[in-house]
Amino acid sequence: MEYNFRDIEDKWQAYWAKNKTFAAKDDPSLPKYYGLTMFPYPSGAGLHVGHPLGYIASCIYARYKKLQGYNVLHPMGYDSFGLPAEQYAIQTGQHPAITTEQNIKRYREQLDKIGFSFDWEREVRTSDPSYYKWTQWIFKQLYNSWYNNKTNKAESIESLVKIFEKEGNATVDAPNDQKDTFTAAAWNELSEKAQQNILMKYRLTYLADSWVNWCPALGTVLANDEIKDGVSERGGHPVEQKLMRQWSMRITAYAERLLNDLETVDWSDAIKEQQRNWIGKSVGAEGHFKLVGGKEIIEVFTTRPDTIFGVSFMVLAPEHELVNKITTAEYKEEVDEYVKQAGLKTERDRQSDVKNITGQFTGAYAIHPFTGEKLPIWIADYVLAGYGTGAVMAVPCGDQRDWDFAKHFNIPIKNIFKDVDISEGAYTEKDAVITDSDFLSDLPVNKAIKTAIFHIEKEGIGKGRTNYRLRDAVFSRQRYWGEPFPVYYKDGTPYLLEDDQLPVTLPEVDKYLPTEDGEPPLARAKKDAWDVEFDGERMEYNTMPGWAGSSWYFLRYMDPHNEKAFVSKEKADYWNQVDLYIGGSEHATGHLLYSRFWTKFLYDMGYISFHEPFIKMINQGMILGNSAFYYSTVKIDFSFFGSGRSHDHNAFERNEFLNSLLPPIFISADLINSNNVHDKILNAISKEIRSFYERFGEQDKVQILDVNTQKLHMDIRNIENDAIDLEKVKIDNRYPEFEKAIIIRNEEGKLICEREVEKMSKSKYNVVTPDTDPDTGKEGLIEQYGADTLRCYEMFLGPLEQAKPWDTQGINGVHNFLRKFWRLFHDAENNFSVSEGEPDKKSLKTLHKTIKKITDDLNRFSFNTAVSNFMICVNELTDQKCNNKGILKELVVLISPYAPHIAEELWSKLGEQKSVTTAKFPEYNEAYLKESEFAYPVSFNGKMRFKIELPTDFSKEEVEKEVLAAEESQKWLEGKAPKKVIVVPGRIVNIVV
RNA sequence: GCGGGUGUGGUGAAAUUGGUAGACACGCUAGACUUAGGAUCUAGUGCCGUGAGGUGUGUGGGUUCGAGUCCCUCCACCCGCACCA
Repeated sequence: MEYNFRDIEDKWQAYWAKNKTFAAKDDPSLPKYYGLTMFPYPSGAGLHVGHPLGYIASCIYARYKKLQGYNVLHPMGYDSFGLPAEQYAIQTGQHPAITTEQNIKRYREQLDKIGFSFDWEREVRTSDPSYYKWTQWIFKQLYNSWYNNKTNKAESIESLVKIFEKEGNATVDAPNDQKDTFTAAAWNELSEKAQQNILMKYRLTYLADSWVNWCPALGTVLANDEIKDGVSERGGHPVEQKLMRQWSMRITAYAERLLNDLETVDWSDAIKEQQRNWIGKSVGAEGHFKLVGGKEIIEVFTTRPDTIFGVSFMVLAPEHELVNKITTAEYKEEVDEYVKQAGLKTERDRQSDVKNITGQFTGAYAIHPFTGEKLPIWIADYVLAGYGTGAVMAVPCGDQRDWDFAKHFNIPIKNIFKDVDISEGAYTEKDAVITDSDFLSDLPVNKAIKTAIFHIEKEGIGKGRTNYRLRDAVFSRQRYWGEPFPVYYKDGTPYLLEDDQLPVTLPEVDKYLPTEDGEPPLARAKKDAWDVEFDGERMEYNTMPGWAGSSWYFLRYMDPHNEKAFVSKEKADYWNQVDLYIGGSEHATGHLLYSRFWTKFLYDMGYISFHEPFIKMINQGMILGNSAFYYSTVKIDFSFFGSGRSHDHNAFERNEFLNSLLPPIFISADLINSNNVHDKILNAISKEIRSFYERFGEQDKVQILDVNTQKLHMDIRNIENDAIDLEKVKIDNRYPEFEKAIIIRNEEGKLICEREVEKMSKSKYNVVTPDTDPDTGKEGLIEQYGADTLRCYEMFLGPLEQAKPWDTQGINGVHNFLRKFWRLFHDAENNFSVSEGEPDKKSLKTLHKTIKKITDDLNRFSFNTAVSNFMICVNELTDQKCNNKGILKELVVLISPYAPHIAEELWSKLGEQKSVTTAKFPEYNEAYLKESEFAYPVSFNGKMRFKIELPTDFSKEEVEKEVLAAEESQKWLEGKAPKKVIVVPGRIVNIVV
């Protein structure tokens, strides 16, 4: 074999490991580059070809930066707490730590085969006690902090206590859940416990009764970002709202900063927009509506205070705390029933039920603060308890939902927009002029909003306010395989463990299931099963959510073995922000928001000196799998007719009987809609039909009316050119039905599958693994083509950010390129052979052109075009029969980030002693790129134009001179003076004649 | 409904500030060699046309000497959010 990638790759991977080639040194004198890819959850399925995509891009860029002289930090680790290992533990009893360890081992083997430049000295695992010690520690810091809106940062809780002691809480401006104000004197008289209860309402992580998303199937609560379309992201189980005592993170305190600082990071618009959406800032006002004949006050939030005179009713969320208090006796029964019904709905029902307008009048009325009008108070589940105040002032003329509601329940609609027709629907544009609205009349909407707020504040009935859709994040999970909280309870009050008691490690339990009383699995651990001493009745039984460990792992890489701190200040200052973060966009509202939040918090507390974790981010597109489906009959509808009988009253029975005789029938996908498929089936089941005749008599003739089929996944490893390999499938024990099945083949005698592009996943049987398949033992791409080919091919597939189906076919082209590259250095007998002397001009031009292109490609993260440009370069050098040592040496360095193994091999053959990673990335020389000067005419739409290739640095005058010279030399131009000459340096010159 | 994105051959895709559209690769066609292989090499390959030529970057329009690229219109697809007041 001329290019023996197997030996080469083994050799150099061993070399890198032995020499710790990619171990980053903390050397502040060097310019740093911190490249990071999102660390994986080590699942049991191992890596498929989609996983390494981002890692390869990250590796290429890290290697490029290293060649440019940067001190590169390119670490890797595992997000190793998580649900699948726990579910596996529940099924098998095997400790999740063992499963996780095994999975990591397999991941590591696979990763190593691809030749990544990861610094494994710095590996972190979120499930490692030496790591989650610091996750627990950060939790403690959050607990011991509050957010001061005046200084706009988090501060220690002691500073809040001091304010309380001196001034009470009236002057404190902080996000909190403390509704009532108190004086300093009142505070000082409170018991320790009462004080703690109040402080809990200010802490950045706090324990509170809150409405949470409860997923009964998973037996745990979930954060909003773990829910998609009203069902759990993992498993797709229904989710309901439940009031539970849970730990939460006060991420809402950071809403404004999380929003504004998006402008300081270089992320894709899509992700930024998703985060903006998620944060969901809306500016408006809150107002208080008094009750008719009651002292209660209904607080509402609106973005349209200008429509205050258009209010014709009020709506409360069914869960609103006032509902019980204000409902009149007359309506009590109906209201209770409505509240009950609303409570029964799952989140999904509620969402899919949007078009159904429901509601219930409470019998109570509110007073309009300006007109004194009586406004009926309704409850309806289109008002959400969790957003704003859980109550709205309904303005049917300006809000479609209010309009629909008013129409449905025959509530009068008042129009306050001048010259606007609202008979068909609400007018939601903000370009109208207000009318019939006292002091707001004749004002345009934007001015009316300001004026309305002014009056609302003046009258003391409310104030301007900003609301966010973002909710505080539930931080506890009723699970085993997660970080234990550093919290214990004494008399039902939570207390924190001391720093020197950390980490609290996960205790052993007999089962990984909840207890009979519905307590989380950790409740199974006896007090002495914990490795900490505590003065209380029990430890916290909840564990932290999956995103706890991943919210700060990028900091730990900087200083992974530090036992004194989560990261030292010096190292955090040096490595600083992640320069390039590569990962999937599915974390847009989860991980990426939480890690920004924690980074800002740690910045506020002075532990790090940057407040955004990731300067630039690229979201690699998903690699999709090409699933295969075969058609299987579910049921065949036969019709029977015999001699002298036109109608058969026993058809149903006969149909059932004949179907019961049939084995599974699989039909080639290309026949499904063909005319003769029924005949083919009849032919194929002649044996069964004979059995049928034995019972019902030969006089019946059988015809097929209809064939009901279903599509089933076929493992793509049993497929060859869209056809199922029947020999293979018969020995595949997952498809036992093929043993006895009737197969309706197409003209070529094949059973063709239908192909469809889907997400690559083990359950869809469409996975392509990069290395040898552990199930079948069949050679993988790396064994067939080598890691370098795989790396180049994954990049060649298309733009990194785009989702693309995997297609193995094209890999040959890339492999050929590497073989051609190899041949540049070797003679026909495969002996290393390069020429010393001066390179010729053409080859120099090819080289420098390529260096320029590749540098540009890398700088704009266009990894796919770079591979193409390598190919062009190697093709050209092959044509030029160039084997000049000087040229090839530069080319080797240039290619090394993409194909590091072959580059190392050639580099050493060229006589270099050290690894190619110590080389300098080549720079191009403009001088070699100078174009020869020539001009030729091109006919074009009746006009003529010159093409003149000129050096790019020519001035306007120089170009004009060249144009004149070219004109001179062109005979065809004789007698025709150019009408107009457009000159662009370095470009084509058009001359219109 | 709101927001974001994408539309270029049979396929993946190039075209960096507007400047010869389809580079590079897959696939396909024909041929060569051959110890018949899913190897290698040569030629061809946007579409229509034997040809000269015409035509062509989702649709329609505009700006320009010149538009895949800039502006407007519409269409299609993908992604995210969604009773958020």
